[in-house]
Amino acid sequence: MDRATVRDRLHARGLRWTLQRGALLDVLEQTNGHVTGAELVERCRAVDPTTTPSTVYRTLDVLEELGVVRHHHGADGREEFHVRPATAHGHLHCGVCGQSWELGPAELEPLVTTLRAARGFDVDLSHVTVAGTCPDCQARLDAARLEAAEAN
Amino acid sequence: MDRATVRDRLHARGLRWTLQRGALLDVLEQTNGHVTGAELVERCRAVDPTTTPSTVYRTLDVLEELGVVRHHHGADGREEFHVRPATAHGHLHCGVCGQSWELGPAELEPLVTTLRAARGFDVDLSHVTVAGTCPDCQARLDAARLEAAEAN
DNA sequence: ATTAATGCAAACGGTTTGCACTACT
DNA sequence: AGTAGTGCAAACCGTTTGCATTAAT
Repeated sequence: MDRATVRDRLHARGLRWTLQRGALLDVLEQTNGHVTGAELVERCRAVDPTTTPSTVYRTLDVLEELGVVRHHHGADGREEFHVRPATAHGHLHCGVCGQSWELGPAELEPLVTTLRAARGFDVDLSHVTVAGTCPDCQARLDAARLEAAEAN
Repeated sequence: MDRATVRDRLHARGLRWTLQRGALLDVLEQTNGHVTGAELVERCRAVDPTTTPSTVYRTLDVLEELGVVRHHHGADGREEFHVRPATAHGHLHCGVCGQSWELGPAELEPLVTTLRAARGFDVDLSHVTVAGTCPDCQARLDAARLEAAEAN
């Protein structure tokens, strides 16, 4: 969704287009994947140091209502925002290195099907969070384990 | 794991058994499912008002190392503790009514298999969080939608 | 006697709020 | 002119930390 569209949608609700909202949209535009609220605050302040946390968070609320962003809570409990969720997707998080990846509908489909069949539960793809260990970290851990064994 | 076992495990590490730890174990014993850290603090203080948050959180850390509890972050971002996780399991959360349920290994197996095959990712069953709408709330929402349609 | 664990109080980090002021419409 | 949005500062909540004191070993 581009700036003009957002502006129009705001106006349609009697809300206003401000410099700060423009700045936040700019910041969001240069972002793909997930960002924490605090990070967005920081990036906005980098552009315009007078920007305050309250404004950023309040604007994020509005943008979420417009469907521009979506938020969920990351593995560490912080708010994570998600820009332009073109397609709904879940999150895969490595507890060792902290990286995260998106889970596409295809990968989640078996889970969704299972839960619908077994429980009648309607899964929201954008609220699926899976954590574990990524292949790289598995390898690293294995290597470390091997080394420890050799040391004995 | 009962009190005696926990006490022995503490001693085995040179750690100590205290009244407060006993109290927390009591509280945990009367708890099944998930509890937030803050809730545990509150319940401990109900038993013994002199108990402080720091003690509770510090003890929870220790208990987690012993494998007595496990923690993850709930949908609202708060720490949730999990008592005596006999078997690893994920969480299913209804965003409408706020209830949550456990997801057994069987239900998660398709997801685990998919992610291992597609990405080499090793999923931690106790860190799988799925949100959506439970059957009851789906029905309630459908009814409301119908009513709204009739009103027109 | 040693030192782990506690209580207290204060700090933390991310987020939210009240209020007077600013600026979009 | 009207009122949505802002900055500021202070509050919030759950959690963490430093430090002197207590108590388990």
